Amino acid sequence: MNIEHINKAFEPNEAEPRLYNGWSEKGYFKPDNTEGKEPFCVVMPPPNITGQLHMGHALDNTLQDILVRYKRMKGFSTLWVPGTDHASIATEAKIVEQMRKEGIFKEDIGREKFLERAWAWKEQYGGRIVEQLKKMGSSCDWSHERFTMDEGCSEAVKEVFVKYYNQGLIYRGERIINWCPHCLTSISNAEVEYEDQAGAFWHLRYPLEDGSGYVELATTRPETLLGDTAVAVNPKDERYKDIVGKNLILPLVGRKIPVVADNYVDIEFGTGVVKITPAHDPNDFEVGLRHNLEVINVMTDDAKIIDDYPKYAGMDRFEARKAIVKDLEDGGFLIKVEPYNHNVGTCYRCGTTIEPRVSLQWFVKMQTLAEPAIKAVKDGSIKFVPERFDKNYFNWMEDIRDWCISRQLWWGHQIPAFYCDDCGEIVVTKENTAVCPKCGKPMRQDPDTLDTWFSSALWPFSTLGWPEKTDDLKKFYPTNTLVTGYDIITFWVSRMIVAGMAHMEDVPFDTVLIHGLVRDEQGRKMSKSLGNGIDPLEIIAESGADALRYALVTGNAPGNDQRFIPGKIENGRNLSNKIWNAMRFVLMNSDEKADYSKVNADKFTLEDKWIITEFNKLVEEVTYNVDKYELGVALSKIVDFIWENYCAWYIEIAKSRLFDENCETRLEAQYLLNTILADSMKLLHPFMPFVTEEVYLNLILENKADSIMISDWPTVSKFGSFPEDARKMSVLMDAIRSIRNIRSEMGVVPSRKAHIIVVTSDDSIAKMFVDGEAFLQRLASVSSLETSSDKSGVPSSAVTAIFDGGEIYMPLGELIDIAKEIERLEGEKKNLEGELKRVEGKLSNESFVSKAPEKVIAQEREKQTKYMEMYKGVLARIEALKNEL
RNA sequence: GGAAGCUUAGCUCAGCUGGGAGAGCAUCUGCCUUACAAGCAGAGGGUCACAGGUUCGAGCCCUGUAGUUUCCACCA
Repeated sequence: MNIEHINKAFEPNEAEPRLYNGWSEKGYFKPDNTEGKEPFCVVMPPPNITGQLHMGHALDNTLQDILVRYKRMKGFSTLWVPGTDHASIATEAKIVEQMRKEGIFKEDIGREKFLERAWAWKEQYGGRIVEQLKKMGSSCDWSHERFTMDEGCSEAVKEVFVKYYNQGLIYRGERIINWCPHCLTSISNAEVEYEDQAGAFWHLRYPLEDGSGYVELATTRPETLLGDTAVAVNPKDERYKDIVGKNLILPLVGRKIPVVADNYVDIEFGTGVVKITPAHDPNDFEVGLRHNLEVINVMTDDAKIIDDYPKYAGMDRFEARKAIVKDLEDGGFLIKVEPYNHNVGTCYRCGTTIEPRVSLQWFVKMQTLAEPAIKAVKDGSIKFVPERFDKNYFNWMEDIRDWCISRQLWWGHQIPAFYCDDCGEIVVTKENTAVCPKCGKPMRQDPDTLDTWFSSALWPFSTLGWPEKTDDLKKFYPTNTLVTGYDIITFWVSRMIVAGMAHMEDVPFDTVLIHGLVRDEQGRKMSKSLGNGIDPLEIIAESGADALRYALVTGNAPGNDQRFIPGKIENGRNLSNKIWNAMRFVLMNSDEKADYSKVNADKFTLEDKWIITEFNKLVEEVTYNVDKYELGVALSKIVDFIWENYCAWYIEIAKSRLFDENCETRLEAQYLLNTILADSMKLLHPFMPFVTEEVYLNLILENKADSIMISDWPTVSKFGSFPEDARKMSVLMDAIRSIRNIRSEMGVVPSRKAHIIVVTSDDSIAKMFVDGEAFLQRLASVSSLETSSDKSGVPSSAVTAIFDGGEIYMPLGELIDIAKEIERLEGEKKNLEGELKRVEGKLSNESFVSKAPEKVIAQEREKQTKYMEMYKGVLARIEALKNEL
C-alpha cells in the first residue's frame, strides 16, 4: 500500500497526548464491567501534592501501568485508583515558607485563612501532578481519583479514630516524643532519620553535696545539664556503691540532685555514670519514671533555652552548649573533651536535629494491632516481591512501638476529640460537638491534626468507598498488587496491612512489589540539594514517555536500585524507531484489501513456520516472566525477538517473496508480517503503550480491536508450533552466519557476490539450501549455489565454512591466500578440539553418565557427534589445502 | 549491636527451580544492501570478589573472609 500519509518516524510529542486523550475519551481506563470478568485492582501510592513528578514516581507508575495494562489485556476487569496525598507536614512547611516570603506568618492570619491557602495550593499542585502522571501514559481510572483529605477519606479517618479510641487502642498521654524544632511539631519514630555525626564527649565532674569529692561523668549534650534531675549508676557497680542515695550539686545551676541506681547504666561504658535529663532524652525519661524524678523542660518549642536560666535564656541549644561548656571549664567542672561520633536523630522532612521532648500527644497502641498484620505475611496471604523484604517488615513489626499520631499542624485531619475546659470532659466522636454533654458548656476541638500516614494507611479501602459498603469495595477489595519503593515499607505498607486487618478483617492486597531507588549516573541518590535530579518530564519532552518507560524497566530486577543512564533513553527511542520502520516496510509491501481468509497454512514456508514457532515460545516465556514480576527479563525477550528474529531475519528473508508479485506464498508472508508484528506490539504494549498502539492501528489485520489497549493478550498461534522446521531454520541461520563470518574475516565485501558449494550428505539439508537460495543471496551475498554430496568438485582456492550438517565452500579464485586460510582453519580446529575435549571429558566420567539426568546426557552425546563431524571436516580441508601448497 | 543487599566484559547491568558465561553502551573491522546510519554485518574482551564445602556438575546451594551500600536499634 501507499504509505505517504505515514510519518517517516514515530513522533511521540504529537502521538502521545493524542492517543492518551483518545483512550480516556473512550473510557478504556475504567473497569470493564462485563459479567464474569475477574477483578484486578491496584491502588496508586498517592504522590504528595507538594512536589512534582520525579524519577521515583516515574518508575513506580510505570511498573503499575505495566501490570494493569497486562491484566486488562488478559481479560480482567481492572481498576487502578489514582490519587494524591495531602502530606501534612511537607505541605504545611512549603506553604509557611511561601508565606514567609510575603512576610506573613500563619499565626497572624489564623487557622481558617491558612487552610484556604492550603486548599488553593492543593488545587494548583495536586492538579499539576495529575497532568504529569497522564504524560507517563498511566492508565488509571481518573473518575476514581481520590485525595487523602477529600470527604470520603476524611470520613474514613474519623471512623477509624473513633473506633480505635472506643476499643482503647488510641490514647492520649504525656510521653517523651520526637520534636522537630523547625517544623514545630511532634513526629513519629518512623519519621526520625538517624545519621552519624562527629560530636564530642565532654567529661564533667559533679560535686557531692557533702563536699567529699565529685563524680565524673561524660555526656554528648552538655546543654541539657540545665534539666538534669539525677545522676545514675548501675546498682552492681562496686565503684559507686557508696554514693547511691547521696546528693550532688548540679554545676552552674546549684540544684541538689540525687544519685540513683538503675540497670539502664552500662558499667563498661564511659565512667559508668550517666547524668539524667528526663525532659530531653527518651532513656532518661524512663529512668525518671522508675525513680520518680522531676521532669524539667529547659527549652522552648523552637529549642531555645527558657527564661528560667537567665544566663542562657533565648540561646539556641547549640549556642547554649558552647556557653555552658565555657562556663563549666571556667568553673573547673570540665575534665576533658574527647572527639566522639554518635547517632543523631533528624527530622526526615527538614533534617533538623530532633529534640526529644515531653508533651501531651495522641498515640496508637500498636502491639495487638500488629499481630494479625504479622500473621498475614507469615502465612503467605501477602507476599513481598522480592521475598527478602519481608525480613525488613518483620523487623519493624515485631519490635513495634506505640505510634505518636498527633501533629501540631493545621493542614491535615483535625483530631475528632472535643474538650470541655470547664468540667474536663473529653468526647471523641465523628460529629462536631460544640456543647459539653456533661455540663452544657462550650467544647473546643483538639487543635492538632493527624499524622499524614494515618490517612494513607486506610488508602486501599477508603478509596473504594469505606466506611460505606460500596459495590467497588465489594468487587475490588482486597486489592491485588501494591507497587512501592522499599524506603516506604515501614511508613506505609506496614500500616496499611495493620489497618486492613483491623477494619476490613482482610489483607489490603495480596502482593507487594518492591522496587528500588532511581539513582543518578554515578550512583548517588537524586536529591534537590545535590541538584542531580533528572526531570522525567524533560525526558518525555525530548524522547517520549515510551523511551522513558523503556529506560526505567530494562535491565532491572525487582527490589534493586538502578542508575539512570541516558543511553537507555536512547535505546528506547531507537527501539521505537526500529519498530516504526518495520511497520513502514510491512505496510509498503502489503495490500490494504488483502483477503486473509485465503491464507493457506499449508503454504507456510520454512521461515514462516520458524517465526511462528519462535513467537509461540516468546508468548509463553513473556507471560511467565510478567506473572512473576520479572519485567526487565520479559522486556528484553520481547525486544530481542522484534529486533533479531522479526526484523533482522524474518523481514529480510520475506523480501524476496514480497518483491515478487507473482510469488505464490506472497499473501502468507504479508499476513504473517502483519499479524506477528501486531502480536509483538501486544506483548510490548504494557511497557511502551504509545508506539505500540500507533503501529497496531496502522497494520492490516483481521478482527482488529479498536485499540491495542483492549485487545487480547496473545496466546500461542492457532497454527501451532513447528519444532522440526525451526531446527532446520536454525541450521540455515548458522550456515549464513558462518558465511558472513568468513567473508568478513577474509575481507570479502558484501558487494562482491560469491558462488557457494554446499557439501552435505544429508539430502534434506541440501534441499533446504536450494529452497533457501533466495535468502542466501540476500543475507549472505551469495550469487549462486550448488549442492554436492562429496567434495570432489571443490576447487582448492575456496574458503570453508563449517556448519552443523556439512561444509560450505566459497571459491574465490586467486584471491585466496592458501596459507592464510589454513591458519584460519587451524583456529577453527582448535576451538572444536576444545569443545570435544569438554564433552568427552563429561561423557567419559563414570559418575556423570550414571547420575546425570538422561536428557542432559543425550544432549551431550548429540553435541559430541556434531562436533566430531565438524572436526573431521576441518581436518580434511586442512589436509587438502596443505597438499596445494 | 542486629539484619539485608551488592561484588559477573572497559562502563551500566541481566542471568528463572544448579547442566556448555549474556545484553546494551564503549572499542576495533567492514558496509549509505531500495524499512531503519536512531541503521546493517563481523570481531575482540570475563579465574562470575576471595577461600573452603555439598554435587557427576556451582555465577546460582552451604560456611567463612574482604570490600561496598542500605535498613533497623535507647548505649550516655
